[in-house]
Amino acid sequence: MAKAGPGRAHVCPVAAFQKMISGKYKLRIVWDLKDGPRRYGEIRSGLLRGAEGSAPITPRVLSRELKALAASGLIDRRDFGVVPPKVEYRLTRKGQSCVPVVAAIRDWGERHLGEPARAEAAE
Amino acid sequence: MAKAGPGRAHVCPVAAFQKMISGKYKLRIVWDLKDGPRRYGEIRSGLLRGAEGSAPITPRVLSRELKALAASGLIDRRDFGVVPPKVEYRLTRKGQSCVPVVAAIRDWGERHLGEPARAEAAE
DNA sequence: CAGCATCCTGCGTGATACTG
DNA sequence: CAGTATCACGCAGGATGCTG
Repeated sequence: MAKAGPGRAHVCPVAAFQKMISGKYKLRIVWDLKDGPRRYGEIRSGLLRGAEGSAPITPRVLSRELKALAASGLIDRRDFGVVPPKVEYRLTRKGQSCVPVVAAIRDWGERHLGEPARAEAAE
Repeated sequence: MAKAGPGRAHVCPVAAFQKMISGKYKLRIVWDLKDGPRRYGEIRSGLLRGAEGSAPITPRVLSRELKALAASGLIDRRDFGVVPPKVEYRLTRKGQSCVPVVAAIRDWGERHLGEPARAEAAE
């Protein structure tokens, strides 16, 4: 067997997903792109929502996240090759396919994480 | 979109979820507990699935994950107070409520991450 | 059996500065 | 505008040994 490549017999899909969307922004970026293509700066701006208290994402980190998402096949980079630079990012079919999953996550989060005062017993 | 009341920092639910299940094992633990209570050792053993190549989770890490999950209100710890020690972990109602989300994640992962399918047309 | 104590390392993330 | 280069740091997470 060629073990040079990723000879993953079968990893837990949950773990694989976790790894794929590891990081603070990947899921949010995917969610942000669900409505259509967005430019680098737009994504960056969109990431600021809900993060007024925290520092904005640095170019280095955003760049890294975008590359990782592209490497995962979730998004696609489109460089217009003009000056000033214009680059758009959009979801691939694969990326679009996981939007419902992100939606489910977001939905659950809104329902159970919106209000921290949830000192609920086990049953 | 509905505007929340005053004094509420608008934390992205997606980011909140991400943070809650941060780590390599939390989601898998939740998934593992979906069928009912499990003991510490059972969880540990269950985590070995698909991780034959990697090193097994250390007690320190597992303990931390379980405590974090308990702190998040997803699981509940039940100590039988006997010797030899017997401790069970089970999903809370909150934990059970997010099982479908994990199921969605797992489902998507099986569909799109099971095999390194390439040739992704950005379209 | 179900943990805790200590040490150590890689990586994710942020800050800052620079470029085509 | 859309990145890259460099530095620094906290923390997740693994190794190992011990305990009630």
